[in-house]
Amino acid sequence: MAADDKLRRATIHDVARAAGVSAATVSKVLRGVTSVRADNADRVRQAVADLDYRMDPVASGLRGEQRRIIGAVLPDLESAFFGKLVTGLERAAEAAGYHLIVSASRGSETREAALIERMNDWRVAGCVLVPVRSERGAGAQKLRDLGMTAVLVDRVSADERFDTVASDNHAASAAVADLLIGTGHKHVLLHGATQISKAIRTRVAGFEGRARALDPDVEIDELMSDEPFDTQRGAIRSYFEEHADGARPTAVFSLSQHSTLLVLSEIRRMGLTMPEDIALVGFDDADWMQITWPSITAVAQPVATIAERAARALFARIEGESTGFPVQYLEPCTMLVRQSAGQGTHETPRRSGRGGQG
Amino acid sequence: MAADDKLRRATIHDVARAAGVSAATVSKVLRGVTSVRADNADRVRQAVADLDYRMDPVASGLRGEQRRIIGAVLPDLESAFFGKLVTGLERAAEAAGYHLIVSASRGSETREAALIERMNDWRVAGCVLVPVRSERGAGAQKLRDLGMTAVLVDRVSADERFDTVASDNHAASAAVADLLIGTGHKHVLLHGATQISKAIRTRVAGFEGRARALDPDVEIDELMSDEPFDTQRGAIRSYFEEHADGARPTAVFSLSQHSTLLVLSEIRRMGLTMPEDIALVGFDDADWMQITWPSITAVAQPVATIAERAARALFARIEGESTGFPVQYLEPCTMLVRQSAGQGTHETPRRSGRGGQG
DNA sequence: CACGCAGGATAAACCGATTTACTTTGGGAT
DNA sequence: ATCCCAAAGTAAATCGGTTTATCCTGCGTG
Repeated sequence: MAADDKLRRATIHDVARAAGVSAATVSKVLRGVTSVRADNADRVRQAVADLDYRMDPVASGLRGEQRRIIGAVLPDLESAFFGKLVTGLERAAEAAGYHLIVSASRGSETREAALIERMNDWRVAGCVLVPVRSERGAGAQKLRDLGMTAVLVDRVSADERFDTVASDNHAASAAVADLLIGTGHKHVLLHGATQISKAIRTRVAGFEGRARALDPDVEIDELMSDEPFDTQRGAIRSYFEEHADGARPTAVFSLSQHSTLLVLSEIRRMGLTMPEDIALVGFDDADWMQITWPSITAVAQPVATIAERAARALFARIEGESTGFPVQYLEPCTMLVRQSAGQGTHETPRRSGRGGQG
Repeated sequence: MAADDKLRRATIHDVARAAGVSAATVSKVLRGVTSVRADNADRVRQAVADLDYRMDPVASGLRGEQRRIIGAVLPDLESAFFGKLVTGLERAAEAAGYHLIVSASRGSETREAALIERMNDWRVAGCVLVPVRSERGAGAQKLRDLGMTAVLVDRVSADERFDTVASDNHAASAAVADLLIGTGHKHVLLHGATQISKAIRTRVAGFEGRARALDPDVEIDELMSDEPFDTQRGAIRSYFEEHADGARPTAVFSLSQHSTLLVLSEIRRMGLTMPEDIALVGFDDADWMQITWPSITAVAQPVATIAERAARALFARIEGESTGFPVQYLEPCTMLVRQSAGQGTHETPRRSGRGGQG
C-alpha cells in the first residue's frame, strides 16, 4: 500500500473508471453538488473508499479564480498572543474547508508587503493581516492595490476599506482607571516598553480620559520607550529616584507584557511591597502572572474571540455574504483582578468594554 | 494597475508573446536554465518587468512529483519554543525558495496523523514533525507509511527511518547535576509538570546518572504529573509538608517551563528564600526568568540552531544530497547561571553537551 | 404522436505552469 | 560542398482537477 502510494496516487479519473462514471460526475459528488443520481453517488463514494482516493488541493484550485486557501501575515509567531491567534485562525479555516498559510513579517514593513504579494501569488481567497504598526502601513496598502479580500487585526483602528478586529483597548484601559482611581490612587505611572503602536496609544488615551474624568487632579506620568531592556531598567530606576517618597506614584499601569515584566522586576529590586507600597496593573495577561507572589492584576485580551471574529468576517466577505461598508469590531477585554492591585485575593474576572461595531 | 490585476494576471504565455519567444523559453529563463541566448533572456526579463509578471506557485508545482512546499506539524503554536522553531523553519524555507505550511496537532495523535496525510495531499517535498509524544507515534508512522521525506524534531530519540534533531537533554541535565551536586547539594527534588514525553524522561536520566556518579549517597525525589495546575500546586505543597526542615531538599530541578513556574510560586508562598533555603534550576528558559528576583538559573535550548539544523537536514534529503542512514542530531544546550542556583550574580552562559551526531 | 423541457451525464476545454520530443540553426570537421 | 552534432527554440503533452457546452433520456402535454 505504501509502495502503491509511492508509485502513483489514485486520480479522479481512476475513481471515475472504477465507479463507471465520468470524472465530472465524480467531481460533482466530491463537492456535494446535488444533481447526481443517488446510485451513482454511492458507487463513486465506494470507489473513493476502495482506491483510498484523496483530492489534490493544488490541482483542485488551479482553475478557479480563488483557491480554498487563506493567508495570515503577522509580526511574529513567538508571542503567545499571536500563537493563539494563528491557532484560532487555523481552526476556523479548517472548519470551513480552507487551508491556512502563515508568514511572519518580523517587524519589517517591506517584508510585510512582499508577503502580501506572495499571498496574492497563491491566489488566496482572503488574507488576515496583523500590521507591524497600523492600517496605514505597506502591507495594508498592498492589499488595497491588489484588490484583495482581507481583514485587519489587532494593531488597527477603523479602516475605510477592510473590516478590522481588535481588543477594545480604550474601554479596557478606562476600566483600569476605574479600578485604580476608584481605590484612591492619585498618582499613577504609565509605562510602555514596546514599539509605540496604535494599540499602545489607544491604551494611554483610554486610561487618561477616564482617570481625569474621575479625578481632575490626578497626576499621571508617562514613561515610554522601545530601547533595549537594560536601558529601560535604568530609565525606570532613575524615574523612581527622582520621584522618591512623597513624590512616588502609588500605582503603575504597564501597557504591555514586556513592560509588566520590567516594572515588576524593578519594584522587587527596590524592595517595595505590592500592593501596599505600590499597585500594579498590566495590559495583556500571561501565564506567569497568576503565579508570581503577589499575583498580578492584568487585562486579558480575548484572543480566541478575536481570531474567531476575524475568520468569520473574512469568510463572510469571501462568500459575498457581507458586502456593505467595512466594520470595526472591538472585542471587550476581561480584567483579571489579582493581588497586585490591592483588591481581593481571588482571581475575579470582570468584563469591560462596549463590544460591537463602531 | 490594480484594476488590471483584478481583471487578469499576466501568465507565462503573455510574457512569451511580449518577448517574442515561446512559453518554454520563458520557463527556462525563470528557472535559470542556461541554454538560452543572452538576448532572448534579456527580452524575457524585460517583458516580465513590463507586465509585472509573477509566477503562480500552484500551477508551477502541478506537474512535478514534488512541489516547492515543505510542511511543519507541531503540537502547538502558543509556546515561545515552537514559535521560534516555526520562525526559523520559515526563514530557511524561504531562503531555499520553498513555501512553508504549518499546522498544529494540538496534542492529538489522531489529528497529527490526519495532518500528515494532508501534507501529503499537498505533495510537499518534505515535512518537519514535532511529535506529540515521540517518534513512535501515529504521525511518524504515517510519514513512514506514505514514504514521505521528513525530519523529526524535539520529542524524539534516534529513529531508524528519519533524521532527528533535538536538544541534548541528557548532557544538559548532567550539567545541571554538576552544578547542583558540585555545590554540595545532597537532596534534590526533580519536578515535572507536563506530559511525560521522551524529552522529559531523558532529562531525568541525564540528571540522575551524573548525580549518582558524583555522589552515590545523593537523595533524589521525583514529583511528576500532568494534572491541572491546581492539583499540582497541592501536590507540591504536601510534598514539602512531608519533607519539612531537615528532610527538605536543598535544591529543585524543574523539568519544564510550567514546572518552574509552579515550583517558584510555591517556594514563594512558603516563604523560603532563594537560593539560601532552596536552590532552583529550570529546564527551558523564558523571558520572565531573568527578571524575577532572584533571577532563575535555567537551561536554554538552542531553538534557532535546532530549526536551522532541521531545515538543513530536510533539504539535504530532499535534494538527494544525503542518502545514508538516518542521523540523530543532538544540539548542545546552554546553562544560564543566574541567582536562583546560588552561584554568581551575573548571567553566565555555559555550554554543555557533546553536540554532533549519534 | 410530435414537441418541449428538465434532470443527469459526459466529452472536451481550461487553468498556468513544466517537460518532452522534435525541429531548426550554426559552426567545425572532412 | 557535405556531413554531423550540439545548442537553442518550440509545439504539444502533461499534471489533476473544474467548468462548460453538449448530448441523451424520459416524461408530461397539447
